[in-house]
Amino acid sequence: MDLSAKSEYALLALLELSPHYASGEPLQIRQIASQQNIPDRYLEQLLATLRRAGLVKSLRGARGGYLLARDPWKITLYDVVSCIEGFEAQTDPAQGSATPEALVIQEVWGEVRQAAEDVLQKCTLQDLVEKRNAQQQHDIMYYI
Amino acid sequence: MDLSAKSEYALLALLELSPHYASGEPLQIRQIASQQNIPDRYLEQLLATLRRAGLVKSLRGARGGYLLARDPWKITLYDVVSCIEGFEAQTDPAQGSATPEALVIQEVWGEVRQAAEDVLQKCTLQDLVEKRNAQQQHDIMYYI
DNA sequence: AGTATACTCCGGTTCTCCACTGGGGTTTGC
DNA sequence: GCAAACCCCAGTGGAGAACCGGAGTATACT
Repeated sequence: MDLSAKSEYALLALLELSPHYASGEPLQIRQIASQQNIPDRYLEQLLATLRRAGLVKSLRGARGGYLLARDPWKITLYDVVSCIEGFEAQTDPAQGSATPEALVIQEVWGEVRQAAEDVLQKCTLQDLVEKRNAQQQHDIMYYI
Repeated sequence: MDLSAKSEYALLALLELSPHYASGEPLQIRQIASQQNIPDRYLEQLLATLRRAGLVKSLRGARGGYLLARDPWKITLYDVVSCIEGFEAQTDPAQGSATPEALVIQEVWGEVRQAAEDVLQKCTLQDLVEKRNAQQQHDIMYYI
């Protein structure tokens, strides 16, 4: 019922990378981690997962780092969360021994999951970036 | 992102109690547990929680047991899950040190949570009971 | 009254997973 | 060649889920 810190870290990292997609300049783990207060050795693992999922690319060696594999508006939050959280392949095994009540509950569980996925599916990285910009614009308005 | 076995157990127990609401006859923990393959000592704790939340009533002593506190169509799945899962009072403390990106993500997290709660809110115990009956009816149709 | 049957309360135990850390590597730019 | 980066894999600590046990208490039935 709760999205883990893992997914939040991954999203934060991708949000950091989003503005740099156009320039093609990579960002290093250390920079992202210090910017968003994420333990860097942990973020490293998450970025590795994102790379294997094809969401980011990495450049090795000195002056290396990470960059988005495709446009920020072509990556949905569902893409990120699903590959980090590692769901799908949720074939619950006890299908045979389940009572009819348990089956009905499983259906509702699926509906809940689907509702959550729909929200994530409809939101892209670019949406979040613009939302953040709007927030800050709002703050400035009130600051003046 | 996933509903725990805890919530499923609680729901199963309440589904067992639902048909007996009209008669006012209590069901014992053992009966419910064996019917739904739930460890009985564990179910005991869950029913205690449900009782404190005002969803079930208990009768102590011989011939005692549990019964629903109100009509099955006046209890939503949200009522059950929220009191079992123990959410609400989710005041995340790190509001001050959060980056603007983290704030935007928190908003989306809230939307996801809300979408899930809406599904649970719109579904009552009675809905599930009827859904189960419909399922079995369906099976019989094909059996004949 | 006595006993069996239930719930009630409180504590402990085991197990899994998340978040995080560490120690090696390998690749690349200068 | 050396430092800066990524890469891989193997842990550790704590929290919570799932579960078990025992002593206590209320009630029905005889």
